[in-house]
Amino acid sequence: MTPRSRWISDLHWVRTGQQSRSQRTQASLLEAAATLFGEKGIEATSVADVAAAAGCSVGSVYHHFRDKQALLYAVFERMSEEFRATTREALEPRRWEGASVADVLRSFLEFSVEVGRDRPAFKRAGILAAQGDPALREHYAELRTELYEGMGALLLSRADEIGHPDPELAVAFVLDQLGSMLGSRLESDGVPTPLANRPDDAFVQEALRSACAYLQLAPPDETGGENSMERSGR
Amino acid sequence: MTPRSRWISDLHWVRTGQQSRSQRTQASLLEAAATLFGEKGIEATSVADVAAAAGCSVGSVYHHFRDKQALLYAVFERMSEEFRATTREALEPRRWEGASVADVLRSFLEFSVEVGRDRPAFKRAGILAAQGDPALREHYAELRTELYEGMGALLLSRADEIGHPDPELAVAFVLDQLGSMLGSRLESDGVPTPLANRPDDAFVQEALRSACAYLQLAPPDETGGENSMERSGR
DNA sequence: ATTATCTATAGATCTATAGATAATGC
DNA sequence: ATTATCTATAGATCTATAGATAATGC
Repeated sequence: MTPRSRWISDLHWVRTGQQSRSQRTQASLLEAAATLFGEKGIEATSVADVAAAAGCSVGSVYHHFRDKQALLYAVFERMSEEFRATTREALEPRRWEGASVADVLRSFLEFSVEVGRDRPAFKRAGILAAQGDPALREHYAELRTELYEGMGALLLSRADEIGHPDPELAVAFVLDQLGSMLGSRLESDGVPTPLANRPDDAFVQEALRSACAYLQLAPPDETGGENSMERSGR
Repeated sequence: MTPRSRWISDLHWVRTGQQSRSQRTQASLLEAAATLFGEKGIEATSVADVAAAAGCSVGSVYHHFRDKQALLYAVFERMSEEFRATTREALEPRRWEGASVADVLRSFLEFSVEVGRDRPAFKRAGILAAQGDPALREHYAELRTELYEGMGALLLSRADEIGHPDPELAVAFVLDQLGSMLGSRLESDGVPTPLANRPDDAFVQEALRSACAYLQLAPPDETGGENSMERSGR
């Protein structure tokens, strides 16, 4: 077992049912809560709303979860586990053998765009939970740090491709840049951004072009000695 | 008078007081509401909280504002007016006579970083209001569109400096990029981003370097004919 | 027998109003 | 006389619990 739940393993919010009926109810409660919290916000969602969406009574909610916060924590923990598992799978070193910086960045962009559109309400619920609760915020910070530090290490191990005079700064900048753009692109519901009406592949292409130009990547062919200050971009 | 309030001028939420005492109370209510809404969220802030923070009674709140939503709308409208006034001042054409693309971008970055740190709770209240209310969201979208279209036109009028093969796409991309990074940098409370611990001037410098490299800006000296595919960056 | 579910409701907020009291400015 | 403020409270939610009823699995 990974120690991924140590921060929370002694909190016993969830009464794990012993009947299969119970587990079904619990699963539908989690699903309903995640959806409603993500769509309407946490405070705007009443326990009665969750019960109705899950097709059970208010009393049942409290049979499975100590209180509303416990329900929220359970939603967060599920998002947290999926996030961390995805991060670890993505950062598996063997996956990236032979990949250039540009390869890594392109894969990261394409994967993020694709996976970002999956169950948006569920993810938004996790983010909202982290915003409102200090303990969850800290855990969410750890998740992000693991992703960004792992990506940073992956890219810095290819620093010889990078023409930018300060590769460490440059890698941090590129990750911040791509993360920010992906975040605003995925979270923008109705709020217009200059790129909102461009298709995903145009976005990926330009983001990659930008990152390569900024990092001053050496051309993929001549993998070798001198890191000239000229860069080759496209 | 500008037509800036036409969307809202017939909604008469605010009972404008006729005594100076009344106007003081109203101002402190707006200030308290903006702060609390931005810090704790709108639903988590009760009318009694606002009254207490403003140093008056609940009855007084309802004397000045029809209901809680009216208070929220008033907070939003104030943010909206300041946003629009700032945008129009910033886009004043005479301000940018003789400025290069890099000059415009640098000024935009420096100004945004500086002004973004001013009264964050107040701005966050406006954003939260826009998230929760369709009418306000649409108005907020108009504000952003005016800023981004204005900035886009400003940059595109200098398209001869831009080496990127599709200047229109490139300008939209750069604005999205800088806007996203500024947004995540300013809104990140406790949520770590790779650049969070770097000082503002390093951020501005790298963001500018990135934008210049991506746009393939011609060197500021040789303002002239051929737009070669080579770029000069730094 | 145990576990899960439901119904009904107590208690805590929170919004908004009614009516009384105080301050303002003509 | 008018306007602004306060106190007190009605009515609407919403959270959480108590106690009754139904389903499960040994």
